Amino acid sequence: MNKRQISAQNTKKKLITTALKLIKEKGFDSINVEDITKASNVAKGTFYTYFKRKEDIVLEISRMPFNDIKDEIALMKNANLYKKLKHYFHRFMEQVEFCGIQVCREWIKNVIDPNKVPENLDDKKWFYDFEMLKNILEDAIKNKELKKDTKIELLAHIIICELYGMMVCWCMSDGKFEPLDWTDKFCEAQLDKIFEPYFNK
Amino acid sequence: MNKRQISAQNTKKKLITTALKLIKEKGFDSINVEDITKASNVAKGTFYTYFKRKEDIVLEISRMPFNDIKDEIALMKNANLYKKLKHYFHRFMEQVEFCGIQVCREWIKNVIDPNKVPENLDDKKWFYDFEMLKNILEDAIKNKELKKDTKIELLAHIIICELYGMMVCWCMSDGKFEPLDWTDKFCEAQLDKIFEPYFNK
DNA sequence: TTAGTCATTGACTTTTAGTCAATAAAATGG
DNA sequence: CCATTTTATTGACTAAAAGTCAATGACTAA
Repeated sequence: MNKRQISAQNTKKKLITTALKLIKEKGFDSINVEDITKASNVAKGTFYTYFKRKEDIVLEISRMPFNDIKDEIALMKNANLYKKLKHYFHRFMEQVEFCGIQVCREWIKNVIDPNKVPENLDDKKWFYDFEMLKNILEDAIKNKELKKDTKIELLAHIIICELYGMMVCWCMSDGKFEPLDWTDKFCEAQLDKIFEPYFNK
Repeated sequence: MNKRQISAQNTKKKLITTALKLIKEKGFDSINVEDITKASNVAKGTFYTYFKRKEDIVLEISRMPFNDIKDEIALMKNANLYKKLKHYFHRFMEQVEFCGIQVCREWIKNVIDPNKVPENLDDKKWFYDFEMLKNILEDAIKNKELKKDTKIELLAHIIICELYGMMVCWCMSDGKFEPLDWTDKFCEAQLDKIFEPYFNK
């Protein structure tokens, strides 16, 4: 990377971290693009070099902390399905907490409409990673934890559905419960029931 | 009701039905307030006699078809929990279909933020009716279908959570599956598992 | 050295949500 | 039946901010 590319990368990073801070403080609707650019010491136009719409920056924020989960799950190769999923859920909710309720709200508002997801971000690497979830389930079939004929796609969708439901409820409650407690208590209990018909024995 | 009140009620109704039609056709963001008022043969200002914000009309649309469910469930007094809930779920999804994906999207965008729900609409009578759901569960305890110590509030929340998850997934998929099929197949299967620990025997 | 690239700028355009003083029609009360 | 008040309606107007774009100049590459 040359000077220019590094500087451009830094500008984008600055915009993203500044936006996260401001949105957490005041909410997405209460700040405008100039608030973000001024606080980042760049001009308004610069914002639109990196993001097509004001909302697009939220989608990038939600991807920020996603780097390490894949490696973590890979390291758990010998753990059983339950432990892997627990980890996956836990990390999902950690990211939800990291982003905060205001970012989560704006994120939901955008992902419920496929037209509002820019193509370069359409790899399903959000709070969750759909492919990774399917890999976890495939491993469980290989290890004979789950029956051979388990429909992975369906099961993965059910889980994602649960996670979204939780997120929406969390936003509606205005953050009245702790996301991490919620996963550990409520969602773990649900997991048993969801998987029960698919377990071997 | 006098002449004036009747005329006012008609104006409001006209705005709501016109908005539903236009939003279904073009999406909420693609129409402006004047599109709605022109198609309703009233002036722009009239809109704001009935709705504080452009978005508020969506919240009222989502309440339109809600009249009869309470009566229907009351008539099912002798049916078991399962049948009542099935009916409740089915009606939920009927309303989702009636409103269409564009209205649902805009509805989600608003209810995830309590500050955006006008006080006069804050009685939880949306697609679902939280109090009605709790009543169904209470009846099941009285009939000894569910254990005495069942935590109704928690169970009701779990169910609402499922319904929201489904709605969000439906919006994300851009309507690729039929909501009614979805409830009947997927959600019914889930019900068993959710309730399993609470059933007597 | 120089031609070309591209990140950056900020004034400008455009769009539209929401306001409000004026109007007219209906209700109220004597 | 008339005078007064109330309120639904109007549409021109304001305010706010999202998004555009031609100009700039620092950096790259040959």
